[in-house]
Amino acid sequence: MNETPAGRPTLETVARAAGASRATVSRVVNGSTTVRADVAESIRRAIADLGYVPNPAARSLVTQRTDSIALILPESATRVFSDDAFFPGVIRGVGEVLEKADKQLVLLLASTRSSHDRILRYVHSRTVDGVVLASMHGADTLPEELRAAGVPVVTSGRPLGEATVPFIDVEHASGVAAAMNHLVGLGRRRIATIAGPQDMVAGRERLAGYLSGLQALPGAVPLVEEGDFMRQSGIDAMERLLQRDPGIDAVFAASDLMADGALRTLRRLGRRVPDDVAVIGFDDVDAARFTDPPLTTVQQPIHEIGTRLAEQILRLVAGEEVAASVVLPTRLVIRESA
Amino acid sequence: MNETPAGRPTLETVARAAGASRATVSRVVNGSTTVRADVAESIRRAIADLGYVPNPAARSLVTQRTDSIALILPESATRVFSDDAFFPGVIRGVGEVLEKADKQLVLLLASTRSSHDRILRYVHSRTVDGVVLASMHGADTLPEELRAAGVPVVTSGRPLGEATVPFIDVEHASGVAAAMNHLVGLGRRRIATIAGPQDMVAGRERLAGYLSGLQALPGAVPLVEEGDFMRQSGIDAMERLLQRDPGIDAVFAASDLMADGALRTLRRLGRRVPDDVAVIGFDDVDAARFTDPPLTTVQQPIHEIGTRLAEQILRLVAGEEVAASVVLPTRLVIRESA
DNA sequence: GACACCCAAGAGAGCGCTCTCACGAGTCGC
DNA sequence: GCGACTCGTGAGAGCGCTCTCTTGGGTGTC
Repeated sequence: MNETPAGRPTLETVARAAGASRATVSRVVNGSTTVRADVAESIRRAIADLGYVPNPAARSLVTQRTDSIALILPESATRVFSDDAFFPGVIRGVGEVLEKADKQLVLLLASTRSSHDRILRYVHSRTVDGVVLASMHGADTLPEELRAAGVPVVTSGRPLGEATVPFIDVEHASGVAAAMNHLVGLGRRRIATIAGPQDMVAGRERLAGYLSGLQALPGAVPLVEEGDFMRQSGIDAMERLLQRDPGIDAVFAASDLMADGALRTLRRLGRRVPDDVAVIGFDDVDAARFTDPPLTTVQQPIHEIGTRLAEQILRLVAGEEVAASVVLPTRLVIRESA
Repeated sequence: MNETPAGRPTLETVARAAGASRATVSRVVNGSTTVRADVAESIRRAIADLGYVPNPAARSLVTQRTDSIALILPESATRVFSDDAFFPGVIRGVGEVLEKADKQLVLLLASTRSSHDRILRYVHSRTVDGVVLASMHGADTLPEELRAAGVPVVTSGRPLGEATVPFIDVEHASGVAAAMNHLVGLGRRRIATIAGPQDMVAGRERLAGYLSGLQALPGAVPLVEEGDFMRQSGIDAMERLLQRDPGIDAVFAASDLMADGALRTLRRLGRRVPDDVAVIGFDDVDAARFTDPPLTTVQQPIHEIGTRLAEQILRLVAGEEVAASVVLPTRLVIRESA
């Protein structure tokens, strides 16, 4: 009914309605204390009456801030995305913290090769104050390029090469060590592993953990098959492992999904878990409680990875210093599969 | 090394370097054809040399466009988020289409009650050109409020009340009908259902589908237990169903996760699937291929829901008309559980 | 009572871009 | 050969905000 004559109200509109100047209204909007109480009150009323909301574009034009943070999920991440609770969990964690800080979350799904340049252009345009880069394959050049562009960056997972930007990671090694100790303590002697992709740090570190855990068993030979962290690859890898050595009595899988796959293959081939073969996974996704039998696994704090990423980037954006790395603990959750 | 004297290059900088006016450079940047070829060329070179990238804030200040679209995931969605492939799938679909259209995806996770106002304020500030609203509970007022704010909106899933904004949904009814027919055709006579939340349209329509499918069985009494679409609720609901009627010979679950839960309960209580009890789910998430036995389920095109949502919102933003609703087909995928 | 001082409030520039309008040079028609 | 047109280009206003600088009206001090 009451059609606004000239679109949305601006600072000017509010100022006129409240009988104040644009500058004073701006002070009230931004919470300055140097405004007399009664003036501030009448301005606030005018704002409410008119339904005034500041125009962020105009604001960032002058402040050079946008109050938004990009979360970049590279192709490898989005592929896993649909079958894994890891990235949804990280997104929730990041989103939660950013919401509290009143920052926006811009999602950049880098689905194709050409996305690289698109992302770089986007970041160069300063539409975001900072970037959270989720788990990349290998020696990705993106973090370094972003850093070079002068934008605050935090990555999830230690990069393969030298780390040039702050990162959040988890203690892969000690988690896997706990898993291996557990298996050895259970009396298992022929322990195989289903490793993750070796162009990802998580894949490599978990394999390294397996190999060093194996040293507790004099004379034990490594038995490794590689998967891609997803379920089907666990199913296949387990088959290959059993072909290579039918006497395997334990398996450490570098992800819960692959562990679940292994469980299926073992069941199909008549092996009892944990009696014949003990199985341990990594991640502790929700589904791990529901495998058959429930999965013993190395838990990593997925949600906390997200919150920490967000906290670090907010700190960087605010110009504060942050630790070059934060490594979160993992712990072995013992259920029934080992 | 070559430190730029005064920050990032602006249109003005480029104009001076190329010996043209700001207006002409703007024409080239925005692909106008009315610029002489050689002039355009030298401007393009200057842009490349200087590494010029337009400032989106300045641009949207005058164009009143932001080239970004918000995807709002209400609390109910984010809760399910970590255990379901639905929202990740939708996000991917939306992201894919938006990326091609060179639009940004802004994720709004409405985790708390107070988010409602925050979202409204955000949308009022016109930081996004349009809004995609994912699956809400009940008679949510948000779509209507957004529409009233004058922002293009598309929702996923038909709202409970009257639909005031365009939506994308799937054929719940015909999918469930196919499932029920299949069960009846298999000779099942005591068919129960694990329904979804009855404050969500998806939950209600699937229950309605079950009830009308039962009519093919004269004298059959409905046997309904409600879950929340997640796995644990399927486990629990199946227990209650068997307590109420140990002679159940088939179950239709309104989600794959709940179907998987039912499978576990059935196995634990010594029922063979599908011999004793046939089970059909709904969704066809990746995990459905890996349940034990592999799940017969009603497939809905998750990814396409995402792409359609994005296409519709782009159309609305461009000022085009769109259908009041798009209802995508579902189909029964027969595996081994029924 | 005059001077210094402080604090609230306003004036005005300017962030980087788009877009309308005006202008000058070239082209065409008769 | 002169008016009417077209077409590429430039000048300049203005989008809505922040922020510095300035101003004016108290208040305190001696």
